[in-house]
Amino acid sequence: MVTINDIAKKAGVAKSTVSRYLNNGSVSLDTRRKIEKIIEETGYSPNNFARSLKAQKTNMIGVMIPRLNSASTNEVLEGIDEMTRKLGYQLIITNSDQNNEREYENIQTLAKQKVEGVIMFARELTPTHIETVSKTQTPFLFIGQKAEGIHSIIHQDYQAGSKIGAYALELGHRHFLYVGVPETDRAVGVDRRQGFIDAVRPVNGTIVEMIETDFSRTSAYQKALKFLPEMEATYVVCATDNIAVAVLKAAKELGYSIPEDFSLSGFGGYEATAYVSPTITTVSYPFREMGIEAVNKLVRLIGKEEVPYISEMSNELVINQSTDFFEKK
Amino acid sequence: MVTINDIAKKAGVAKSTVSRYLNNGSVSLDTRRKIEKIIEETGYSPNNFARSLKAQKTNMIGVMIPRLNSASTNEVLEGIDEMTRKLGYQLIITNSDQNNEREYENIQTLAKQKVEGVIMFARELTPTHIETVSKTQTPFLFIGQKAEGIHSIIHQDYQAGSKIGAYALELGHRHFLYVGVPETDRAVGVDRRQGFIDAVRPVNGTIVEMIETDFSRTSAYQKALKFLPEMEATYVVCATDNIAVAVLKAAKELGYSIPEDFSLSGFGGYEATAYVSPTITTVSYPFREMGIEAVNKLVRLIGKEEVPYISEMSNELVINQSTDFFEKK
DNA sequence: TTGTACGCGTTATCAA
DNA sequence: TTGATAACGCGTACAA
Repeated sequence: MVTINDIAKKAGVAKSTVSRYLNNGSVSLDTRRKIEKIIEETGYSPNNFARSLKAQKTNMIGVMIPRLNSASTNEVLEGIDEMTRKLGYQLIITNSDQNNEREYENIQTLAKQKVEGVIMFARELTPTHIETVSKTQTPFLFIGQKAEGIHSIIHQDYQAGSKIGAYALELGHRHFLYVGVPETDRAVGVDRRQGFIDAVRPVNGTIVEMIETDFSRTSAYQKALKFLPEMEATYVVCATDNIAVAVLKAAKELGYSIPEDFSLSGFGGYEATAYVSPTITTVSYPFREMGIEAVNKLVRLIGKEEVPYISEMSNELVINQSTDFFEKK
Repeated sequence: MVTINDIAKKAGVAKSTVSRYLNNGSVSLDTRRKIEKIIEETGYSPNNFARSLKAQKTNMIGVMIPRLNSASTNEVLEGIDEMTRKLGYQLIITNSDQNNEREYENIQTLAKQKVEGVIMFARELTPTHIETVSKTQTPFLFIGQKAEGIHSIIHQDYQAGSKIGAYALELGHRHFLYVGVPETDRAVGVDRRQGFIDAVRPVNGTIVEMIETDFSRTSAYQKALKFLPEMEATYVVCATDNIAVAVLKAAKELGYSIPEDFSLSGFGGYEATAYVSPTITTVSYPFREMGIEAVNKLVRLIGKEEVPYISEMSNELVINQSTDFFEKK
């Protein structure tokens, strides 16, 4: 490997001069030219580890994601990527495969790597998560869930649920099936659902039945094959777009027409909802913007600035073909 | 920050002893206990940069991807992630947004980061790519495209094209529309298509028309809205599953029935093909296995082992609902 | 403007 | 088994 010393010798100057050339720049034109030439010839590039060691700065930001094949995660990642690139940070991405143990590990791994800050896509948050994070000195930012004493950016999940609730009522529906996910994911499993329930409950005679599945399409598909034939609801609220897409597939295979036989909606606003037929009504979340916002917030955290603990991202009802008036039936 | 020196002082030993404790382990039980305790108390963890500096090893592998929201890329990434984790490597992922300039940059950035090796998802390969890679001393592995003098793992794209061709002929189709992507992507834009053409051409009276689009669903959708009404082909071969999904959407909106009005197929085997209706015939690629294989190969490259320059991954025809006999029309 | 000398946190060598 | 010391590549006072 070619080092700053080699350059210095070949150029006939001290290595500190080369260092100055690389950083500040207080170097005479003559030596500057010499150094430039040698560096060009040798293809020298400074060793980042030595730099980091000296500067106590790594210029790296860690990102923890629960899985790689998630549409929403990837959109947020795009925002993060865009922003970190602009600010000159390198990204270290670790995947936990939706496994808590791995998440604990990764928190520590990233801290050891001395990343300057971490953005963590939170799913289920356990006390161990909080504890592990608190032990590190690294600035942490949670995405998707809030936790006492840790900064976070979340979606307005409760409001999203309300929007679907209000919209479904407007269409005249009174009998609902809510296809949810486990409550361990507070934002999606609890808040989103509660927003919906609170929106429809005030109206007399509404019924909300519930079924629980997980975030995978296959599980939702399997369950839907079973519950759809026995269902009496006229509107199926799915906790995510993926679930909605899976239910739609099952419904078609069972011979149902949507929205004629029942209405269907999801949450998220994934591209997939637009490429199935009927297109699926959903609540669109600003994932990319969330990523950008996350980096901004984390950077301010790194800079020891005062930052509000919780930021919320708003969302928007998107009406598509999968929902219709109750009366039409 | 707490360093090895702090530990040594508090434990009343030399830092070299602590270092030995951390690595080899030739330490008496007594001092071992002392050191253990202090480390526990202080929450000390070794500084990786100092380690890397000394060991000239970073334990990092770089991955270059063209975009974040690609189903196939993410599946390969899963395999890479699984394998690197097993082997104890950290992953640095850089995204180029399908931009050549950024790819050149990223190649150098990763080399500067002194990653031990790089896996690059190649799309379009320019002479500058090859040159930039060659200049770095870092072991490189291309995924998806081959290039003179650089190791790579590729799909059997030509064979995949042949399979679709043979299958379509079997169904009795003779008039085809091939919806392709630019030739700058040799594997997908050229080989895959050529495999198809060479398979159907020997039969008398076959016609292959061609249209070009890009990898995004939206472009394909827009184009399909135009070309479908004028089309005379009875079988539409799409260069990727995403394109197929987009064409399907357009077809439905225009009132066509698939496969009654025409047959349709893609390449890749993405989950999406199973969640639209009709489900789409495709060629399934072993993405995850490719990622695993890539890491294995790269690691051997890093270890200066002799490795064949090109590895090929096979694939498999998956017949779904979107294709049917010509006669049925 | 330039060079000397030291320190960042770690590991490896060599004596003791 | 232990400890002193040098070295990894770089940046930076400080002096020249």
